[in-house]
Amino acid sequence: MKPRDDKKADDIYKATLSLVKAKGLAGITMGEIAREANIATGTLYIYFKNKSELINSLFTVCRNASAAVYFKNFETSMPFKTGFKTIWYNLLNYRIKRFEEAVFIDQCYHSPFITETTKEMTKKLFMPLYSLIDSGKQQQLIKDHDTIMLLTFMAGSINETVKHAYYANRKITKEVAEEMFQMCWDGIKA
Amino acid sequence: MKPRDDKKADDIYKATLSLVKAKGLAGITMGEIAREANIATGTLYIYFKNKSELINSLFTVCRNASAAVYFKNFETSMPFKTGFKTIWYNLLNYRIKRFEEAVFIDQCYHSPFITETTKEMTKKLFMPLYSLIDSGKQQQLIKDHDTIMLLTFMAGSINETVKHAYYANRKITKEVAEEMFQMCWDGIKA
Amino acid sequence: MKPRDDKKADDIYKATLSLVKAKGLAGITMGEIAREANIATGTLYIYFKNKSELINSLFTVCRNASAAVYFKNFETSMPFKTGFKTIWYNLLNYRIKRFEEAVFIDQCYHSPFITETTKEMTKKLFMPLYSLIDSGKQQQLIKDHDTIMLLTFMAGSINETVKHAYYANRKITKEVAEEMFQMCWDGIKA
Amino acid sequence: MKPRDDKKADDIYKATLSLVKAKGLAGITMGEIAREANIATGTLYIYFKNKSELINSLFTVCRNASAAVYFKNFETSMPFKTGFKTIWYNLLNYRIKRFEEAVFIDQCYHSPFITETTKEMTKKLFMPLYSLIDSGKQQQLIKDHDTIMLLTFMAGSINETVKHAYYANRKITKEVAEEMFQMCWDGIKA
DNA sequence: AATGAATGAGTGTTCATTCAT
DNA sequence: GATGAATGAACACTCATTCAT
Repeated sequence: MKPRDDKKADDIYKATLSLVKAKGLAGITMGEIAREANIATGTLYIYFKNKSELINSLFTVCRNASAAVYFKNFETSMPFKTGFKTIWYNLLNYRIKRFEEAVFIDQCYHSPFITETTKEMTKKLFMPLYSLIDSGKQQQLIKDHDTIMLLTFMAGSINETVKHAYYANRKITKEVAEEMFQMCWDGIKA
Repeated sequence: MKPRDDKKADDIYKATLSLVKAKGLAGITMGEIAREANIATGTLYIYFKNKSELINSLFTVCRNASAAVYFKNFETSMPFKTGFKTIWYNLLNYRIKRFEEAVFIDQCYHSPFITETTKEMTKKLFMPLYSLIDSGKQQQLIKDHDTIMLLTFMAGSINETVKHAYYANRKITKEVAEEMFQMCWDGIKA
Repeated sequence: MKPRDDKKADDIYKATLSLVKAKGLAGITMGEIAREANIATGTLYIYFKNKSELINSLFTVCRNASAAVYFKNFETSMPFKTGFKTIWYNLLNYRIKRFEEAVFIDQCYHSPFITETTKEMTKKLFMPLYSLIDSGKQQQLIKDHDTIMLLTFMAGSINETVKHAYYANRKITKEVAEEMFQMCWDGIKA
Repeated sequence: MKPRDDKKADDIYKATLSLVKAKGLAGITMGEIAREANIATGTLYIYFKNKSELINSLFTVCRNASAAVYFKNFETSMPFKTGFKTIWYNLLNYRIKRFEEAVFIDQCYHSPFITETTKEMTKKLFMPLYSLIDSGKQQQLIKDHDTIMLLTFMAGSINETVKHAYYANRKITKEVAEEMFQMCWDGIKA
């Protein structure tokens, strides 16, 4: 069951993401995924034990990938605002560039496929963000609210804006991004 | 003659929302909906031509209901901040109290069930919000950014926070809500 | 269960015949029959215990009606050829004027609805025809073949010709009918 | 790789014919066909897109097969009566030996399955018969009636006789067949 | 490993029949 | 009696999964 051909597993992932974006988790079949990935249905089952495992596996991959992106160029030694801005922009860019993955992850949360353990395991990846926010609070640079609340405030506005931009077929320019960041910062700053 | 029972359509809606929250759009069957609504499978098809129409219909109902809630107690004559706060709280409360509907609407956007026309028709309902934001900009009370961006900033943070609170099994207290509003207001105010 | 309103039972029969002609026995539902007859589905079951009984009942009615028509103006005292021709024309006219019934009867023979007893019961109705043919043979006016064979020869050509005419949307004129009769007569005459 | 099995499509056809003879088009289900053909229900749908296509396809196959049989041993160079008799006997034998197919074709004409185009396409197959009859008329060997009328006269008596023989469980002997042919010939000869 | 035909449980939907009004 | 909403078994069809090649 361990995939020989890594490229093929990747093709399957890509096919799945593309179909989920187009039709939602509710609408995809193993047959369609196979066709989209240019392989036979049976081949899917060489790489993934079943549909649930394919979805869970892709979910994990996406979560890990996103975590990796989030902390690109980020150093714990940075001044708080620099670090925060770095991550904020990473988050925005991830959502824009890998929109499909973001949609997929969103859809997964309310699906019968994703197991609780899979959800748990992916939480830990974002610990560094928690620490950053905590340090910001200690330095009294940002409001002394619940950390998770501050984070969801930050993430929520990004997610929603990117979604809107995507469906309205509108680009998020450098200037718009800067405006968005300013709003977010004004919202959380002390 | 047994007249068609309006309550029954409502039961079907409720059953659907409950199941979608529990298992996602991907996981529900007409049989389950019927069982949850305490009716026979065939009866579903008296009230809705097919699954797609049931989902679309429920989508429209939810959208209309949410729009109605959003503008409760809101008067165009109110001072801007009062009006904005009124709607902000309406939005928050809607998301909290009718979490199922919110989840359902989110799931629908990437589903094969919702037709484009259904999506279009529901957009218009939120026009008053646009006007409010515009007037806020004219009075120079809030930042002069794109209206939609300001709105998604507002909505995004609410949505994400409520989602998080729900899944973490945490209540949003009066104090937390007020903190959330403050962050939102600080973010958009001029 | 004994129908109060004879007209209504007749409406049901007519609706059934019309639908069978249009879509075949395979394609009709009790709901459609009711709609075509302008009554409610439930009402069907006041007049007929179930679908099978409706079909069987209609089958019997048609058979009896056709038998009645076949022997119109026929007298056993007639010279053989006159009698034969009378019946031959009755048969032809029946098939033309009540094409729907003929189609229905044909379809019934290979359907799961008609019971064997129903088939048996309708056979007896055509005894007078057998006698006529027998007498023709005795008078050495027609070939001394098996009676049933002579009869099916006669009936078969009529049935097929009417069917063809109907589907080709062509009328059977007086002249054509006479030609047809001549062929039949030449075929069986001694 | 397991290649698609041509024999299987044939098994499906045979199962369908057998069931149609036994219960009529009205009474057969895809599940029964599958069981009769010793395959799984899903397998049916590999070979035929849906029930309608299965029926249409079988209809076409039967029609083509029958056309092929009709003209066996027939040569346009034959004297008219020899040619006519050859085809007449082919027709008779086809109806006897492949009674199931004949029943099926008859049932199809009034079914919701057979499309108009399918009906059209099969008409052309019988052109050679038309030519034969026309030549017979030119040689003044047979009556100068409408060609189609002559043909339906011929076909009708055969069809009906075979049907009757089948249901009466009676064999059509060589002698009976010859008698039948004689009647037909006497009927059409000039 | 790769294929896609084969499987059959499961899904959406229909429809004969019943039942409350 | 008449109605048509309600029922649920049965149907056409799908699709995750297996298997022969």
